Amino acid sequence: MPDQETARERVLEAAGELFYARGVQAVGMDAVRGGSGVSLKRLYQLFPSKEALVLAYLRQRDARWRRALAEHVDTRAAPEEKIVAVFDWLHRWFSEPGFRGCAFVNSFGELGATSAEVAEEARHHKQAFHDYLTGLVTASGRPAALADQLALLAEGAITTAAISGTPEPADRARDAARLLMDATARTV
Amino acid sequence: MPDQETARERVLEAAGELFYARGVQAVGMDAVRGGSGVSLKRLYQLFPSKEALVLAYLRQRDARWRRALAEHVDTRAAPEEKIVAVFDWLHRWFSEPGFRGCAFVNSFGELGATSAEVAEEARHHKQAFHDYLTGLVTASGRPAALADQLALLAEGAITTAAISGTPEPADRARDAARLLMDATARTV
DNA sequence: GCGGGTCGAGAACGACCGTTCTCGCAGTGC
DNA sequence: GCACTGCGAGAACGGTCGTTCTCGACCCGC
Repeated sequence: MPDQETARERVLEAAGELFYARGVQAVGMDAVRGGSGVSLKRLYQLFPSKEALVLAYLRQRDARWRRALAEHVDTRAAPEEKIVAVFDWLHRWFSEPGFRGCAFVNSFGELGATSAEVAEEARHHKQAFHDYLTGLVTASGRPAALADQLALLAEGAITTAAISGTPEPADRARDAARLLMDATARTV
Repeated sequence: MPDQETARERVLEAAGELFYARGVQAVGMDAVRGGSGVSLKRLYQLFPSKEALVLAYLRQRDARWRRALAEHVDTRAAPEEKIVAVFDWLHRWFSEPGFRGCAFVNSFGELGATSAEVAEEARHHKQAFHDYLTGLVTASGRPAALADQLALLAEGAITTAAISGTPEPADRARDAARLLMDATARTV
């Protein structure tokens, strides 16, 4: 508790788990206090409002999510394998206990209409993922338009896995991705 | 107001617009009263709780959404054209003012963790859409596995259009769907 | 040992929400 | 005319939430 930085980390850790598991509005600041062990007073010194905490939560989640994805993709060397690895990583993510879809999609649905900043954070996260895919696609010598299609497959897999409760959509998306890669390779 | 049935319709109409536009938790029963012109007392006679109203809202939206989609698809005769028409209809939907993504995905993100019935309603809606696509795909003489892939494209397009604020994802999904249809036609 | 500052625990505050209750009014059968 | 029933408007109730305040304990330099 004494260290300012570890208190901040504990708060973000607890808030991240609670917000993701139950939804932002269903989690009160008291629950964050209980989960982090950081008093309300310190909590409001670290984050001036719940909205600020929510934005910090989203930014942390964006950074972690993209880093985890990139680390897994980097275990493959060939450009085509890197693309396929994206969908393998999705499968692993979907299989994690407590998986409940994309935190940004959930937050957007919950708060996007009332908080322009939350909506902007969701846009930023999705744009970053799209840009990342574009890099992989162009590295494989294919046109960037393929990245649009792969992004839609990944996005659809995330939502479908969340609602259906199974990781299988990642496999179906990977099948479709392979077909699209083959089709695009031929047409170039 | 005198007729019980029209009061119910007004409530569902107002609740539908408010819940979809702002999210369920952001809309109080007072706002539904104001939007519908139906008194709080009658409102609670028609729906015993807010949760019941939310479920009725989702069920109405599911029926309307699927009917509107089927009506548009039925304007085409050829099986392949029907499949493509799904994505054209998505484009029209995304272009509507106030479009804010899939009501079921939004509600699932908001309430799915706390309300098993809301989660079930979302599953049912997505399953019905998937079954509908499977019917179109098999009618075109293609394997049902193609429907899985098309469903992911559509799902991804809905979410991406909502967050990005443009209807273009429908076009990209349609491009990918055409490629997958061609690829699948060849492999069968 | 002691004043000053810092902190945590929890009360307090104001707002809002879902739900129920009160009350006055209007219409109906007789 | 009159008791009765049903209705709408809005107050009321109990609970929760975000945020701030109080208060007592602890820790530091001196």
